[in-house]
Amino acid sequence: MALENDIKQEKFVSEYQKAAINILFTGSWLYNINAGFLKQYGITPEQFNVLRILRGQHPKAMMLANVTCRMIDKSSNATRLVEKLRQKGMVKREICEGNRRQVDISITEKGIALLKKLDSEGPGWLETLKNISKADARELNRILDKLRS
Amino acid sequence: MALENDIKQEKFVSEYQKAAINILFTGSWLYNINAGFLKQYGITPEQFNVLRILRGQHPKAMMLANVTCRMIDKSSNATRLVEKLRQKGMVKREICEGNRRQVDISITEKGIALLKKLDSEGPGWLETLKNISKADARELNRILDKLRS
DNA sequence: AGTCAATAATTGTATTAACAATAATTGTTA
DNA sequence: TAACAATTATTGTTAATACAATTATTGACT
Repeated sequence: MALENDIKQEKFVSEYQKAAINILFTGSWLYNINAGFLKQYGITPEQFNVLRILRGQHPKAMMLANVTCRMIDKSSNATRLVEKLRQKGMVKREICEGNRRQVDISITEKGIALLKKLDSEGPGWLETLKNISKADARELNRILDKLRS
Repeated sequence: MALENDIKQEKFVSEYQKAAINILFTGSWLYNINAGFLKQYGITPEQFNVLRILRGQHPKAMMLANVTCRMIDKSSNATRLVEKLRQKGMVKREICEGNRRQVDISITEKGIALLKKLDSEGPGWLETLKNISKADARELNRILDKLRS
C-alpha cells in the first residue's frame, strides 16, 4: 500500500501501471535524497556521476562521448557538466593532440579527494537502500534489467 | 549484465549500489520513453500526470496543494504546471469562494478528451513494461514499496 | 588537391526545475 | 478588534534540461 499512500491513489489499472509509476516515483525519491546529500559538497548527482566515471579510468583521460555514454541520464549536456566541474577544479580538460576534435577529460587530485571524502563520510545515499534484503536487491536488479531488455 | 552494458560499468561495489543506480537509470529511461510518446500531443509527463490526477476527481475540483501531494515529482512547481495546462485549455482555474486563498482546479472536457485519446491510441508507454511477467511486476512493486518504507 | 561526408564537441534558445521570498487570506487569541 | 501565526498560492531568480543548429576537424573518394 506504500505507493498508494505516497501519491494518494487508491488503485491502479494494472500491476504494470503501478510498476511504471512506482519506478518513476522511486527514481525521483532516490534522486532527491541523493541530491540533498550531495548539496553540502557543492555538486549535483549528475556531476557526482561524471566524477565517478572519470575515477573509473583514472589516471587515464576519457573523451567526452565516452563519458556521455556511461552517464545515468544521457540527455544532460556533458559539455556544460564537465565545464562546471572544471570551474570547481575537479576535472582537467585538454584538447587531444592526436585528434583535435576530441577533448581529453580526466579527474584531478581534488576530484579524487572529494570522492574519497564522499565514500568515507557516509552514511551516504546507499544506506537508504538497506530497507531491503540483499536477496531483494538482487531480485530488483534482475527485474529492472529484464524490463529494459 | 544489462545495466553493466547500458552504462559500460563492469562491476558495482555491492548489489545495493547496483540497485540504486538501476532505479535511477531505469527511471530516467522510462521517463524519456514517456516524454517522447507524449510529445506529439503537446504535453510533458508532469502535465500528463496532473491531468490524470484531476480526472480521478472529475467533475469535482481540487485545490492546488492536493494536486501537488499526488504528483510523482513533488518538486516541480504546480502553479506553473497548471498554468501551462490552462493556457492549453485542458484545465479550469477558479478562486474558491469559501476560502479565497485556495484555487479550485478541474479538468475540462478538452482535457478529458485528450486523456481518452491517449488511453486508446496506444501502444502507449505501458507496453514498454510487458517485457516482464505480471508476477515480476508484482514483485517489483513489493520491493520498491519496501525500499521507501 | 578539392569536395563531401562523418565525427566530436560546443553553442543558442526556449522550457523547466529548484527553492527561497513574497503576497494574500484566514484563524487564533490576548 | 488588533496583532500575530498559519495556510495557500504565486513570483523571482539562478541554474539545469532538451534538443536543434553550428563549428571544427578528420576521413574518404574522385
